[in-house]
Amino acid sequence: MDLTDQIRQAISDIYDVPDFVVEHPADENKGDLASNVAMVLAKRERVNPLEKAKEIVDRLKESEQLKDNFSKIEVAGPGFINFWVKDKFYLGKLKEVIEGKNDFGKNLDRNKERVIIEFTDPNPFKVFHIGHLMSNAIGESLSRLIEFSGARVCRACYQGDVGIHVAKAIWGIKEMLDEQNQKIDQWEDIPLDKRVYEMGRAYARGAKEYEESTEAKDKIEKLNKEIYQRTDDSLNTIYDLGRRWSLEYFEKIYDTLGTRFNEYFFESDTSERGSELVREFLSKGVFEESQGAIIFNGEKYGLHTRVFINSMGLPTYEAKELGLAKAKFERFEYDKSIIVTANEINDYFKVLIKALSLIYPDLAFKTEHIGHGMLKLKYGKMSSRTGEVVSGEGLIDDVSVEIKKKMEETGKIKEITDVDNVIKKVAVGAIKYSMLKQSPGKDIIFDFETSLSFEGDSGPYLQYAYARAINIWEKGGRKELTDFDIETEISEEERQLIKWMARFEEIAEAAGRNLTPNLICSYLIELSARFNYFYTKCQVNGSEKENLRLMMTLATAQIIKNGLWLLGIETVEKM
RNA sequence: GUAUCUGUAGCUUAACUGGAUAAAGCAUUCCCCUCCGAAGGGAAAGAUUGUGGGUUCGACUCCCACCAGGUACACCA
Repeated sequence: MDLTDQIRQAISDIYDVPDFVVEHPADENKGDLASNVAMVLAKRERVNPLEKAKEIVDRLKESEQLKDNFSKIEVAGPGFINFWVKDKFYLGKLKEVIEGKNDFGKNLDRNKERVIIEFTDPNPFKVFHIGHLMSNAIGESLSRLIEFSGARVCRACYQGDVGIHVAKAIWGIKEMLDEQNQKIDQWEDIPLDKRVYEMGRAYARGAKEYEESTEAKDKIEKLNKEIYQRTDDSLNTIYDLGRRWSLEYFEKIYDTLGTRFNEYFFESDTSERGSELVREFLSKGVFEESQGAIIFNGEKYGLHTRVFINSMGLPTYEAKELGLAKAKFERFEYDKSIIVTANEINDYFKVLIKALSLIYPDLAFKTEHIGHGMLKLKYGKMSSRTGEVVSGEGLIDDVSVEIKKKMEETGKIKEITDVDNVIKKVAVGAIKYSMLKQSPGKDIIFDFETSLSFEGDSGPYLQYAYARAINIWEKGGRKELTDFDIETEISEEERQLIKWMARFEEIAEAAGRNLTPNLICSYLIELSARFNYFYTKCQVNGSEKENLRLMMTLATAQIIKNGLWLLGIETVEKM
């Protein structure tokens, strides 16, 4: 039982009060924990809050368990009760960190729950852009937070391999092949990333023509049908090769990003079954026919109306999504299904989940859509490299260049053997951190100059603190001791640090429960700041308290590592 | 137009879901490497939390109105 619960318990043992708060006061001079019970009770009983608080404190001081962990309980301000924690509690926690290693901080909030989480969702034939990077960063972090809470997680990726966008891309590819007088298999000689880049260009071209020329539009729509029916061999070859290349390329990116999907779903698998569902429930009154299309009248439920099967008889994304819900359940029996996308389709998902609830109520009940903020670009120097839409890989490359410069400046680069690997980890860390550090759902104004800072509130700041800690610990002989005396005296600088370490568990639990990786970010920044301050104030190696301080250093590194893992960011020992 | 989200220091964001003197990072100004990693540390300065009401011991947080911006609203995903 953690300290907060101990206090809650002690209070509940004496008073019958349902609604009160035990929290960490913002100002540490006001104690380590505080409660507002007295104010709640005083209001109910119409008595003076300060006197009530005094009465409560007197009774709490008799509690044996509180006596054990708290050194002081006091009344303050308008009637708050403040609690001071004994140092030995914190020193005990230090041992837990060292013993717990990578498991330190795990909780059982979602013990044995089965959660499927869908994210990233790039479309074959199209560019993997920074929006996908964002979805991936958030989805991967949520997956890890949920796993950290004891759940079994299935990472799922859903990709649109059929539909008009594919036809646009293929139309573009055909145009390009004609101009170059080439056949599609000749593209195999081009490196994979360049090949995929060409397909992205082909898509852009098709999309543009689709808008601008009615002739091209007709052709593309005809292509769409042909692709769907697989009647034309040469078309099938282009489609199959292009699809494969895209998917291979995505795998490469997932590898650098640190995601491994357990299940892949494709629109080509879900469209037929989606159509069937819609037609089946059309007769049951869930859907309606209107202007040749089959729609879901969301207005009946205060939402908006959406088309599920268009007037050409083809299923839209909406219909496919219905098929997907069931397909997911068949592959992974879930207690909860989370779908991560950009927030621009929040309303769309409300309609979808409503429709789903009329078809598969149990599945709809388990489904939750999380809309993350959009990445808004503010163009700076670095993005001018290509002068085009910034692709995910392009961003990683651009950041890598800056990281390398920095490493050359500091001279550390000479001591590192696998330089490219380290650069990639730091670059990905910088990008992911900048996407995770703010509350989910809010848009991110992405400025290359400031968003990707390597100082202060940034991924590299955390990685740097880790590298520094490991370095000091290394010099101290890589010891792992847990037999230090927990009754030992500690200084203020030391206390500030270990006190903060003791909060990791509750932060990880809160982040896992609310699905808010940003809590981990701000926690880790504060931890690193405290460690850096400790470092300037307290000599570790060669000091009288060497062993204790080495363990504080090791524990700091361990928590940074565990926290970064939750963010999907890797640590490096040198950078 | 309707729905919905957002508005906090010059900029980008916090604030433990109603708590105590609103907290950081960039940027600006000043210190600190003969000592374990200066991608660091310390200090200064910077705020009428969009505006106006309301609810109560207590409001950035809840309610109402207004202002400004984003997004979505029938065959794209």
